[in-house]
Amino acid sequence: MASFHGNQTTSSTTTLTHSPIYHSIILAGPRLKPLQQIHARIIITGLGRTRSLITKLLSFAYAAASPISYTRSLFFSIPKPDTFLFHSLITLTSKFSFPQESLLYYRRMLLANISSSNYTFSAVIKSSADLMAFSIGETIHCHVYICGYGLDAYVQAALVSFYAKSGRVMIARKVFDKMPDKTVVAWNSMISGYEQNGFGKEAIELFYLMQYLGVKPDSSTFVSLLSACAQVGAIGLGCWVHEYIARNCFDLNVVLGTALMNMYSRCGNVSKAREVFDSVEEKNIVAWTAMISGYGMHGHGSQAIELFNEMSFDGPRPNNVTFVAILSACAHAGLVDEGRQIFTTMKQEYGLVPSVEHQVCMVDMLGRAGHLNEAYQFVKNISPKEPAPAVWTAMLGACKMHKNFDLGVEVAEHLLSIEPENPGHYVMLSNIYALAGRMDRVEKVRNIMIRNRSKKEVGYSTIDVDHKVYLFSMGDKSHPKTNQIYLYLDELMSRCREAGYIPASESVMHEVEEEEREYALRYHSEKLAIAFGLLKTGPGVAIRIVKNLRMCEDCHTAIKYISIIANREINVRDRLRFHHFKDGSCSCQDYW
DNA sequence: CAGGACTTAG
Repeated sequence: MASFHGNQTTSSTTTLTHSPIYHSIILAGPRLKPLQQIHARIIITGLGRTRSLITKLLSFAYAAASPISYTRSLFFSIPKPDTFLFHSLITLTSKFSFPQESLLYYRRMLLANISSSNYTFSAVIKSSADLMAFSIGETIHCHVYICGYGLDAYVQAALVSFYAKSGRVMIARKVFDKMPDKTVVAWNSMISGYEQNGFGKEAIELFYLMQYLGVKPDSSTFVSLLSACAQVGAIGLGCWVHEYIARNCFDLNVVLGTALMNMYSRCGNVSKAREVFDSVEEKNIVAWTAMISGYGMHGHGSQAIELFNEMSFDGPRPNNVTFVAILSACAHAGLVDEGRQIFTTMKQEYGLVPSVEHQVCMVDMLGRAGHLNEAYQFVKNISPKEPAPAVWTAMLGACKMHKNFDLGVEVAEHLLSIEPENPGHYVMLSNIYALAGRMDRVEKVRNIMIRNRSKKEVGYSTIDVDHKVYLFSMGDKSHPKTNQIYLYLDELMSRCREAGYIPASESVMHEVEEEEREYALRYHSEKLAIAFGLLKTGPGVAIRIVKNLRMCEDCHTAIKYISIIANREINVRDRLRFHHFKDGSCSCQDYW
């Protein structure tokens, strides 16, 4: 056997690649059943331990997404796995998303004293990223150095993407900067790395750098770039991308099309999103879901339902994400009966098990519409597991909205007992106490928060003016025109007050920190961005703002007044949906 | 013997 090892691959392929059995494997392709039948034949004919045949069989088995138990047994039936086998298994498993298998083979390969190549390294780095096995990835990064592949373009691009996926964008950028030859893929990895970590602005800036250096973008670049545009509301650049891909005859495939649709919906133009949707040839479930969610975001519940029905009729099968989208569309449009119906359909006709997200949608939908008892009943009926904190949070939101303080306090206290480390719950509890007039308790909760140094997520708003994105956070003074902006905002707000706007009282503010309270009222990031936008654009130009958190009541009211005072259309996208302000009212009809 | 980056919800 030992003498067989080594040269055997070449000698056997010459004979076996022409053998009928090898041919039948090729014919079977990536289909599990036929492959298993051939496997049986191989065993019967006594070739069951022939490496080349089993290797080919295994590669198709992975492409066919076969059960791990089967592929493992195939692997273990091979007496002396060689370099070729390991390399193909590692690249295949990583490509077909069996990351744990990929790492397992890597380990066995190391144990067998077989060295890695740039092919295997880039594959196992991707697998570590997919598995979120961050320390393993770092270890492999060390192996890469030791084995001298530190400058391989494929390996480096994989590392960029690995560090980005593990949330360490700075390190990703460091690896990227060190690359001597930056391939398009490397640029794409870095751009998408920024985008996926919420750094849309940086993603866009990197794209501009890429343009400046004359690197030709491809369809992947645009997919990530469009996501970044969607994130920060950069409609100017988004439209430019659309024109660019049309002018350069890019194939509008589903992925690019969906990214484009998503950009348009999230930048405020649903009808344009629909145009793109209609022009995409092979729509998959992701494209349909994106369109449904686009309608939902804009409060167009009935259009969302219409599209959903159309899809059930002759479209792909809806998945969990689709149901989150459609249920949340119902919630934001107040379509309670339809939502209940769809929830039932989801379980009965599609056999899907509602997840936490769906439960949140239902509680939110019932709660918003004022069916507090039904919502509470729904929460209590959740079994077999205890309802998730997110579900209770939705319930709490409903209590607050409909001013049911007794239930609200009960829910908030329960929430704190199951998730004491979440600062958001303290803020909610403190707000509920404040609304109920229990100022003694408000102070108590705030003190706990200050003691714990709890900080909630920092809010910011972005605005796109002349193809450039500006970012504002609360009380922000980093902008060169700061004084002018603040002065203008103050003037604007006093004119709003003259027109009847009453600022929310301090006790209902979401902020807890002392220094934040001072700025809280007037200088929420969306107000700053709007003031900036009004200053920078001419009359009649609509203002588009994107906010990372949900809008507060006070801003919502204030912006309605601003739309009258400044005589402008103002569109604000908050974390969940759009608000189109015009002539003193909002498209959400105060239902959000 | 062979490869990567990318779209939907909250």
